[in-house]
Amino acid sequence: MPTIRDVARRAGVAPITVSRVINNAGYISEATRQRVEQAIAELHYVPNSLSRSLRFKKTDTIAFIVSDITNPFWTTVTRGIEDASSEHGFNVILCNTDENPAKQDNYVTVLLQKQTDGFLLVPAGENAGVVQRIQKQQVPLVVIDRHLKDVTVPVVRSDSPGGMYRLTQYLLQLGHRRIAMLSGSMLISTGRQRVEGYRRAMQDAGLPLEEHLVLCGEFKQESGYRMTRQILQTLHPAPTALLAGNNFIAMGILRALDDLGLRVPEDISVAGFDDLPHYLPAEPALTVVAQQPYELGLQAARLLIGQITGHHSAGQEEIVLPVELLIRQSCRPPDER
Amino acid sequence: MPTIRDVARRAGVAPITVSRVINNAGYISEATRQRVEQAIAELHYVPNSLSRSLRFKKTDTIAFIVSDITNPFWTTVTRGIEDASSEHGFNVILCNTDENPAKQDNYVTVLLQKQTDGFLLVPAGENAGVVQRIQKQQVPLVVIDRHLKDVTVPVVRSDSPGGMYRLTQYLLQLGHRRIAMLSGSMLISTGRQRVEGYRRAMQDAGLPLEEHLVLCGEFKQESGYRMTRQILQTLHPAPTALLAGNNFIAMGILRALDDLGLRVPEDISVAGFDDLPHYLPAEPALTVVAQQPYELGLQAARLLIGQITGHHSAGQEEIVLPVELLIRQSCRPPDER
DNA sequence: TATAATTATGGTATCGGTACCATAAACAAG
DNA sequence: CTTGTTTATGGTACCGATACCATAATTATA
Repeated sequence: MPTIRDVARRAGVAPITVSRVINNAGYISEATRQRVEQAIAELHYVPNSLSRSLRFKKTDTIAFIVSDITNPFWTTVTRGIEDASSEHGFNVILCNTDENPAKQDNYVTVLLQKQTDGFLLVPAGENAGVVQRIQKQQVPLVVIDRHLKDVTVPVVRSDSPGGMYRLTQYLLQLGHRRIAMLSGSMLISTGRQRVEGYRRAMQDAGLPLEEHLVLCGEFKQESGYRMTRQILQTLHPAPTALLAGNNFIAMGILRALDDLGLRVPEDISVAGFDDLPHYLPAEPALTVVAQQPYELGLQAARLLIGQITGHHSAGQEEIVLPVELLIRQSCRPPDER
Repeated sequence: MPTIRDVARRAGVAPITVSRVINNAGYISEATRQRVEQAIAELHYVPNSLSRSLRFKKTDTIAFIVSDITNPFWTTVTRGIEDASSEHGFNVILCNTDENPAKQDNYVTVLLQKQTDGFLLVPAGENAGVVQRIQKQQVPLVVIDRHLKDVTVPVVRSDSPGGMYRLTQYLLQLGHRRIAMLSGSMLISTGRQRVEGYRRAMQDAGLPLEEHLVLCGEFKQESGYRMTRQILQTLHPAPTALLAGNNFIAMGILRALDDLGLRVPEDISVAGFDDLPHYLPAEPALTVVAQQPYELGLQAARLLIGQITGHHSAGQEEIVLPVELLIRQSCRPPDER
């Protein structure tokens, strides 16, 4: 691979002159510029950004460490991040942890060594160690979607408790009383917050808290499937409405109900947190609290870039994006029997 | 951020000594080792891998540029790649192009500048320019899943034509004659090859090629949905079996048939190429040709790493992985009427 | 005891690009 | 014609880690 010195030799100039041509900086005569450009083309010269980064102490790269890239929610977040980043000349490195803290730790180690300028993190597990490790290196960091205990770090997230509160409230207004909540891990803050929103709505409606109405598994389709079968088999009287902790759980619920021969919304109502993948429309159309994944990514990346470029300081700000209640066809008042 | 010199100063040794401690190289007295390790811990020192890479002319990093990370097929391929890579001490950078050649070009530019040691590429579009650009820099490259015209490059892929041939043959053996094929873009080699396998099987069975039995859209769920409705509305007599060009198309087919009130396999048979996401079991269980995504990633990465470390040369080898016909419940002989 | 081998540590140069400072030619203003 | 300014180009040093070579100090061997 040719270096800037090879180009310089071929064009009969000094390396610094080639540098000026590449970066359009300083004074260059037209004749020299052309000779240099020709040499670059002939040698297929590609500048080595490692040396630039070493010199400038910045890589113009940010890392997005995410828990489950298969979920289209996160793909959309990624798009927001990429758009905000390229606006400011940053590249994004995508890292998928599969909710595995060991993988996450490993990525952080490597990325710190590679002098990544900043981190966007969807923490796997509830261990705040990674966050502290990044902060110890004074590398800017923004946490997305989830909240971690015992650390002070900027967070950009959706209004999980508020959204689930409104969704529950909507079911209550329809006349439901036995509303079951099937959520993901309580080790993940969004899981806790969504259950919390549900509980608060139930309490505010003067209903007693029935712990067996709440099931916590994983944020996966299979888990939603299992929890649905479980709760319908064990709970009598059966709930008249099911709340899903995220989109994948909602898919599992729908499939389980289909298998059990229950119709939605005739026999039972279903509502979810976060829209289904657009390429997977449900039958019937699902009433959900929709998040704004693109906006989430955009704002998180902008916040991070603000810190990197030194415009904002790294406060402990928390940006909470509103969610939207989309009433579709999966809920109706329960039969009075 | 402290450098190796800061550590050296604190430990009262030369930078090279610290380097030896970090890399467990050369001779170090126990006392010195401990003083250095303490200094490292106190300063939270993290070695700068940019400078190492600059020195060694290698980054121990390979890039995986993929067309659609939302498809669990590719997530599994990624897992194979990561496992093979970490076996050999390489890190993987994941890049999602969304089938957009401009995004792909941009990634390649940046990654070449970052001195990426090798590329695993699922080409977006049929333009071979990217491949040539990588090869011009003499950076090792392996293409995954797809085939590109006009370039000599190692490829690791599934047996698309063979798989679709066997799947078609199976339907023919069940007695089907009007078999429609709903595939993705003909600009993608896998799309072409799968259609080719289907055609060959039909011809070998002595059936005339009916062009309107083949529809080409995109490898997306919506596209499968649209094509299904279209072909059932326009074709008379209707086909008795539908073949899906990939897993997402199969999902679209199933949804469309459900909407149209057609039962599988009672009213119509369906078979697909590539399994559905495990978290999305279909009703009824789909007969498919299953690929080996993990194996695909593993082999591609090993081939690439062989090139990087100089063990293999960059031949034009093509590794074709066999596929497996999984007969489940979505196909049965057509009604005789 | 002398010599060789082993152990332990450091100085200097290098990877590739560019900031900083220096130099010199071309041109403008007084 | 001198002085000042703009334009054009280059030399040297540096970012951080480490290979290479050198130098001691210690231990083993003759």
